[in-house]
Parts: sequence; structure tokens; C-alpha cells
Amino acid sequence: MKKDVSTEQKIKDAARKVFMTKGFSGCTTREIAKSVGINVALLNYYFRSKGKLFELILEAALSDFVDSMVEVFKQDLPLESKTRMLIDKEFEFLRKHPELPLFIHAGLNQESDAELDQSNFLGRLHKTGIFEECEKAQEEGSMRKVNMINVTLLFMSNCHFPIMSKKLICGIYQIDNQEHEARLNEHQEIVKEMLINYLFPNTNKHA
Amino acid sequence: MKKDVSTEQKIKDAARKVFMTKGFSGCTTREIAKSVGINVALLNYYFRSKGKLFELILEAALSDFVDSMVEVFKQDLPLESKTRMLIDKEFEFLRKHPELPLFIHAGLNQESDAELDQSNFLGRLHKTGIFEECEKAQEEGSMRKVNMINVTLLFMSNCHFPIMSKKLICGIYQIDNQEHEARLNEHQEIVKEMLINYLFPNTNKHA
DNA sequence: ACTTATTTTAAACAAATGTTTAAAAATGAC
DNA sequence: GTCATTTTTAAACATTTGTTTAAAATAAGT
Repeated sequence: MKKDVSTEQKIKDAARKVFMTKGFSGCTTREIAKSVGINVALLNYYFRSKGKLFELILEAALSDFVDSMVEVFKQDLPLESKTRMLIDKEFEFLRKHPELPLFIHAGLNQESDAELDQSNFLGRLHKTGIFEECEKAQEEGSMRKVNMINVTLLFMSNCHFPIMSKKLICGIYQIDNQEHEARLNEHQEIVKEMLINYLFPNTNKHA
Repeated sequence: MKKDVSTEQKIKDAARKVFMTKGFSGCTTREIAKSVGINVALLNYYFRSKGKLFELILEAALSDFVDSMVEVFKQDLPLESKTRMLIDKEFEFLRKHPELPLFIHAGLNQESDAELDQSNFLGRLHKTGIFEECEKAQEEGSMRKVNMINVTLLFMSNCHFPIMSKKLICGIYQIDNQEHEARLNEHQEIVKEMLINYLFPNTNKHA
């Protein structure tokens, strides 16, 4: 019964890779099975259907995202340092999984129901105490008074979009991967400074 | 031969709507045909194939985007006013076509070749003189010295992402459409202030 | 070793899909 | 009205696709 890696896990890994790059309806069960080296029927033996398998992968992807955020929020650091760290971690994480943001957004649109809070993402974030921490800082006046949803939007916009827009940017500006990487590295610093200046306006700027 | 609207155009309109919401492989030619009220064969009579039709729609969508940018850039206004106007126009445009950003990014990933600069987007932008205008402002010191690709990224990130992430945000924060709209309206102002402060740091803030 | 349960496969199924063919309907020219 | 051209349709074609069935191979229990 024991293998190096269980068949079930091998299928999940392959499915993740294929779904990520091609989307749910952009690939076939046979394509996934082939990339694992197994029969199509085995897919439905372990998971009941293509759709069920996809839901699993999507949920896991979302979870990965929240995990990387939680990890930073839990750190015992001043808010401003956490902000820098969050941005750095996000860029680092997304450089390793550049297809993830697009996959998640496209995936959520595919599933009309989108039972997104089964995994209780909001609860996991709350447990880190980050919301109270921001609230306190906002009352103290060290942090700008902005709704936390808007704060989230600011972070995600400026971290996720630069990664997911690679093809568009390279296409419009006619640049290659190397140049794009350079722009991305610079952007990471730009975003850090811009967001910190905006959210913590009273801090001395190092300029 | 003359109709109120030509069949060809009706197909394009329907295809645009369907492709936008479901993606290339997320819909069928029959689905498009049905929504026009015509036979499947007529699709391939006017356009040669599903793929060719899709390319047309995608190209047009990209063109719409650039058009709305060009329109603002051509205005005879100080850079800072143009910035405000660009952000307002982008939000306005995207509220009307919220599926567009995701459609474009997913579409570009689907087409491996992505002959994106057939429409010469860069050239159209150049012709507005916006690049020279920014370069001059940067030398004068009124605008922060940031590569124009990064400037583009800043604008797109902060305008496009908030729109395309609606389902994700509503799912995580468990908010309804109305609350999301309120966040979006506020975000529009946030983005304007943040970007202007960052790009034109020497201007007096109205605070 | 024999039996039972689990894992894997080959083959088949029915439905869906992109595309084509050939004929009918509509339109325009004269 | 007749003929030729354009537009539209119904039907068919060959694949593809998600899923199932039934049997074979493997592992586990005793």
C-alpha cells in the first residue's frame, strides 16, 4: 500500500500544475491522467469527478495564499516592518507561483456558487490580531484611517497584479523576460515605499 | 442585404459577451450561436473558426483599453490633472466592463503565441506625447523619476485589480454587492491620492 | 495458500464539440 | 420573372470529453 508518494498525492500535484496553467475547462481529465502516468478512470476512483478535483485544488491554492499572509501577521514586529515584510514575502511567494493569482480569479469566476468561506479565511486572519493592531494604530494616529478592506485591496493590487500582468506588459512594451524581471524588482521597492508613505504618513522618510 | 444590425456584428456582440464571462474554452460555438439566434454553421461562415473569432474579440478588447487611455493622454491639462482624470476614467470604464481585465489576462495566457503588438499599442500611446511629457516633468523635478513601465504598472494595478477581484474580496470579507460598491468608490479616491502623492511629491497636499 | 479488499486498467458509453457539406431561402441584377 | 449570388439552415462527421463498467492486477488478512 505504501509508495514513495501516494497515487492520490501524485494526481493532486499533476492536477494542480495543469489546472494552474490551463484553467478548468482548458484541460482534460485525460491530460491530467497522462501527466501522472495513470489511467483516466483512476482519477474518478480517487476524486469523484473533474469538478470535485478542481474544487480541491482551488481551495488549496486559496489556503496557500492566506497562509503566507498569516505567517507575516503573526510576527512580533512594528506595523511598518510587518508591511515591508508582507510585501517582500508576497513578491517572493508570487515569483515562485506566478500563475496563482490568475488561476484563483478565473477559478472563482468559473464556479458560480463559490463557497469561498468554507475554509474560514477571514477567521484565520482575525486570529492573528492584525485587525485590532491596525485599529489601534489608526486611533493613535500612526496609521491612516482606511477601511481594512481597502487596505487589503491596496496590498493585493500592488503585489498580485504586477505578477499576473507579465504577458500584457511584455506584449505592450515589447520587452523580454529579463527586462521584465528588472522592472519587477524595482516595482517591489516602489510599492513598499508608496504604501508605507501612504499608510504611515507621519513616519520620517529616508529621502 | 441591409439589416438594422448586420449578422456579422450581432455575432461579434454575442461572442464578446459570452467569451468575456466564460472564457475561450469555457463556452461552445453553439452557445454563442444560440444567443444570437442563428445556426452554428453561420459562425464559421463569417469567421473561419472559434479560435479566429476569439482572437478578433480579444484584440478589440485590448484596443478598447488603449483607446480609453489615449483619450485622456491627449487632453491638454497639467500632468497631475491628467493623472486624476485617468484614474477616474479607468474606474468609470471598468465599472461598465468589469469582466474585461480578467478576460484579457486569461485570454493572453490561452494564446501561447500572443501576437500582441499587431495593433501597435505602444505606438498609439507614444503618439499622444505622454512619454515626453513625463520625461520633461521628471527632469524638472515635478514628477518622481520612475520608469514608465513601472508607472504603467502602478496605474493598472490600482485600477484594474480592485475591479477584477470582486468575487475574491466579497468571498473573503463576506460582504454583498452594495458594500463592495461602497469600498470601490472609496478606493477610487484612495488610489488617486496615493498615486498623486507618490508620483508628484512636491505638490501641496490638500490635508 | 486462500480469501478478501484495494488499486489499476482497458474498453465502452453517451453526450458534447468544432467543423463541414449540401441544400434551401433570401436577395440583387437584369 | 429568371438567373446568379449571398445568406442561412439542417444534418452529418469525426473527435473529444467526462464518466462508468467490468475485469485484471496487486496488496492485506488470516
